[in-house]
Amino acid sequence: MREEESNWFARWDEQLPSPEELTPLSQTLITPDLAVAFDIHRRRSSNAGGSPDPSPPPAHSLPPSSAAASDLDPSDGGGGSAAGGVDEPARTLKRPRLVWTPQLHKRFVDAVAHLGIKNAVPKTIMQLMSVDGLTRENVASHLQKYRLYLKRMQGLSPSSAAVGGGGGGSVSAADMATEHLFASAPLPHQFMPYGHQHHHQMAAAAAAAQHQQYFHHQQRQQMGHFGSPPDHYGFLRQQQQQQQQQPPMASLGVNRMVGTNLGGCSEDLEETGSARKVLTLFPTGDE
DNA sequence: GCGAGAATAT
DNA sequence: TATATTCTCG
Repeated sequence: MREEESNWFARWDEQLPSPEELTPLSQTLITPDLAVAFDIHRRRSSNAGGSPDPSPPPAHSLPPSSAAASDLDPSDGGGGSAAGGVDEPARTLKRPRLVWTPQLHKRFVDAVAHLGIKNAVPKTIMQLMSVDGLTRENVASHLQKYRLYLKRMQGLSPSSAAVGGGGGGSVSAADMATEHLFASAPLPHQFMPYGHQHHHQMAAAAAAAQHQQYFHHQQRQQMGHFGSPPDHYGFLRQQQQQQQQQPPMASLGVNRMVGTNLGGCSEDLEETGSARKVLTLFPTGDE
């Protein structure tokens, strides 16, 4: 059960939904029409290694200029000045709260594990995760919580902390909730004690470079999306169903794949208990 | 000025 | 509560 220390990364693919199933955050936040209308492709590129990813995906047949999505922007005040302040909708629009799905969490944890505590800083983690739309703040915020979680794990006895005991008293509901989320990740033992990182002595910059070899076998298109948008966004689900039929959206994603992928890893999909229900891994019907 | 980390707010 | 935002510090 703990062999992942050698090939934990080999199971990265399993958690990654297919590109067809995923919707870039930018789209989830902006609505396809709006995004296309404004040529919004992506906010930041997460390539810090060597692939500049020079593949701008402007290959969208965008409607002339009738961007009928002004109501999308709350900051507009309902005035209807869509034509005026829509220069940077991506920036203006408030992103919905990022939901850290187990899959997303796993990426996060994996990234942290590979970086080692030393280099596991928001920026580096973010780069490693290569999730489109994911911001440093997102990672920082989660990292903060994750550290608290780890601290708890260290402070409490593993047995009780492992499952939350139930009547322990030391484990609160928060712990359990956190566990359910974090429990989906392997929680590398290297974590616990600061300073026990393994062979990752690289600096942040180097980490970025490693990033390439790190993913060298699974850098696929899907690499750049959030795990699974909860169906909080009703409209989202509809989009997804449509998108799964539209292959040409791949470019919007992110880093281009290196070629092959699937390291041949099809392991268990760790379900986070009830979390998988919330997960809403697009019921696109295909899967 | 940038980024990390913690505190605070929503 | 979970995540975002803000603040402080290096």
